[in-house]
Amino acid sequence: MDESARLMTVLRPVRAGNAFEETVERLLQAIKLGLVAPGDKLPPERELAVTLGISRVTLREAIRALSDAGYLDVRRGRYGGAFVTYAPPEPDAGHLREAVKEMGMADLSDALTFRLAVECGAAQVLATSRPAEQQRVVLVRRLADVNEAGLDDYRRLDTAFHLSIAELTGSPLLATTCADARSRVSDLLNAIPMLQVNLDHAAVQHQAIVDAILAGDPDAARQAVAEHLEGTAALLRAFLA
Amino acid sequence: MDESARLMTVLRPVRAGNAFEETVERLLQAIKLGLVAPGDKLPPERELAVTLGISRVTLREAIRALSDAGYLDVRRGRYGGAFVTYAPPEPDAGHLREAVKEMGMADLSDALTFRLAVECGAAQVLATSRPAEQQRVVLVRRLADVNEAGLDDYRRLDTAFHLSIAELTGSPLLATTCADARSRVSDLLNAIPMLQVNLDHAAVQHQAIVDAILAGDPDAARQAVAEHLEGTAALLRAFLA
DNA sequence: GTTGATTGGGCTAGTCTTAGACCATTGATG
DNA sequence: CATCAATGGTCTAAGACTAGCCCAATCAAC
Repeated sequence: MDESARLMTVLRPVRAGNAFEETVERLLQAIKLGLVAPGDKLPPERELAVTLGISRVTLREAIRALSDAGYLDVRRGRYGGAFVTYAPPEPDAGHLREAVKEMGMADLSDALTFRLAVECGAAQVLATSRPAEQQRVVLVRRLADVNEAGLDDYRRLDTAFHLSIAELTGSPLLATTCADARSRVSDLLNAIPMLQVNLDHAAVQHQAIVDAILAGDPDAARQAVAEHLEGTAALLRAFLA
Repeated sequence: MDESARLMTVLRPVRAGNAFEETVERLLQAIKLGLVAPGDKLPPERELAVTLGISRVTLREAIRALSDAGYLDVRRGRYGGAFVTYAPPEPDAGHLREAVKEMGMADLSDALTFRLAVECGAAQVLATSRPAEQQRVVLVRRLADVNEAGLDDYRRLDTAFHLSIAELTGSPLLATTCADARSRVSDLLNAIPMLQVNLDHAAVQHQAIVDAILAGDPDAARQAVAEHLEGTAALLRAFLA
């Protein structure tokens, strides 16, 4: 933790890869987080290229790669587009160990710590801010969505619920950061089997989070989120052992 | 908060600017956060270019721009290098209003919320992790550094103290994020006059943060950080009014 | 002094990326 | 069945960026 180590915090690579690679990563994030639901399509190329601040050529290369990898189905002509075909793989311990091995234990620990910090921070902020009625309705709606979800939609709606908390703070930076944190562990979470016991447990914890936020109790919100995420992390570890 | 709004969380520009602009921004961050202290020099160009993952040509353009802007003094030959000459401007309400006007009230609010969330999250995580003796020593050392600092070094050592909390969690992602959050408000904080009353108040709050972390009390840590940052934000608002 | 290691300064050829124009396909609509 | 708007597919010229090389300056050590 000397001075030179601290420097590395800021003097890291300016770019995570070339434009093509970064674009693939970003689209994959939107797909895997379920922000574009299976069957839906991405915005038109011309529009998306502007949104992402890249050229159409580069965007098309990225879409082509994702299409080849089976994440997208691209169709020409009016009413065509790049349709999401991705469905998370079936939960499986083999996938999980593979994914963990690929990212490394250090990065896994980093990602879990990061997610814990930013999601707790978001919940705390939202609880402190005493959200308006409209925001409360959204939060309750997202919770109900998860509880009513079938197994096919559960992960996607769970993600939506978690991200809603950060979005409702009104801070785009915080929302973006929470989305980033979640996407770093999403493949791992997908590898955990969805047992009814665990879903029930999660539902109770989700409820506690919402209750604390609606009650304007930042400490209770922090604790509820921490407990929920620690629980998920424990499941991960157990499934890894 | 409909689906398309949520998409914007992820489908934002892939790159914040060209390589030159992003490099300037990154170096400016290291300088303004005091990670390279005034009088110290940046790593040699060849080394730094590799660290930042860019070509030496681009790095040199960035260094040239910062040199022209008065942040760096570049000297050739052995024992030469790019020496930091930056000193934060004198606190001044005019500077502050200018800076706020430049970034916009929405972005300011975003940045303050973001910082509150991630720094509280980091403190909570560190308190939960029951840091080892070595880490405790570092934390206490940083706190002492701030308390012993003269007015010239205060801001730099205050920054170092705050960032140490995130660094000590052992999560590079979290450390990077806290550094980013701090740098988004550093110009504004620099515009606040350093009155003894405020420094004394900050010292008490810093002590409370360290005590809570060393006691392994995440709720107390969260509260102490929240109180400290809210206090700073209040000073900002008061100085703006 | 002379030397040599270290550092910034500068050039070139090649690759990545972009902007913009134009072509090809699709399918709802009249 | 002809039309046409929306969308993906393709090409080109210009600019951004890189890797690698060599030059110039500085100064501690001998």
